[in-house]
Amino acid sequence: LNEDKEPTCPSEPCPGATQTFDWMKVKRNPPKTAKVSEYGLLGQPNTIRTNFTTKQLTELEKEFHFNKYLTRARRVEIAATLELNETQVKIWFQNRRMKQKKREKEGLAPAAASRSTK
Amino acid sequence: VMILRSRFLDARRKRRNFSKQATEVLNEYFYSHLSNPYPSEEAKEELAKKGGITVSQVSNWFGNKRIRYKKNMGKFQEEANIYAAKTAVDATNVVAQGNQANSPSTP
DNA sequence: AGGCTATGATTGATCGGCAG
DNA sequence: GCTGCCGATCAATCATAGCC
Repeated sequence: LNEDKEPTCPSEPCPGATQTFDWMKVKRNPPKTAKVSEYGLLGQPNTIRTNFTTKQLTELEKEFHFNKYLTRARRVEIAATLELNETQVKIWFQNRRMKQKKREKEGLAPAAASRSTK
Repeated sequence: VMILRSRFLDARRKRRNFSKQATEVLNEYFYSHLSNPYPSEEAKEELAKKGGITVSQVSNWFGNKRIRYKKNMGKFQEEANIYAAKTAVDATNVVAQGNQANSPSTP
């Protein structure tokens, strides 16, 4: 998966105090958005976070309120309309659902405890 | 075109730094579990209660802390020493079961 | 006053695990 | 075997708070 050095720090801003644990070495693979082949060589290795436009977000949001989940057909349709990958649309919906859940949770917890309405 | 800047319309980000108490509690946990600073959901709830913040804020704090810590470990050495002395629960061994406290909730 | 760093929140995308 | 979803996390970025 990766090739790091052993628990020893040869030449690195190695702080002599604390050691380097596994979680500090974790590295995520760069985003594989889009195919490099379609970009006529070179070009940006779009290995960066895609910035959705307001238009795209608006559409996605509208669709989300209509359906929390997407069907394959719907996904293809939306992806084409918004010029996004099916994966991006899929991921957006997943993240959106999680966000929704988080908000619901936060929206109920604070109102549950404490005093009686008086 | 540059309308991408719509993000700033979100009146959301009205950030306010956490209280000294909250920061204290979070840092204590972080540095006493430096080998594996990933609090369980229960631990997060406990920290949230102690610090007077929400569980999400605890999650955000740890997420930011971990990333920023490993990004520039040297910058946190001083802080690490301070809290290291405070709590000596650190375990060079993983499998941190570390459980203390208890929750009033149904066991 | 102006600039720079610290810090909380947001979010597109990844990782591991599970279900179909 | 492969695909989608969930839950947690990552990593980059935004915008503000706070110190000099």
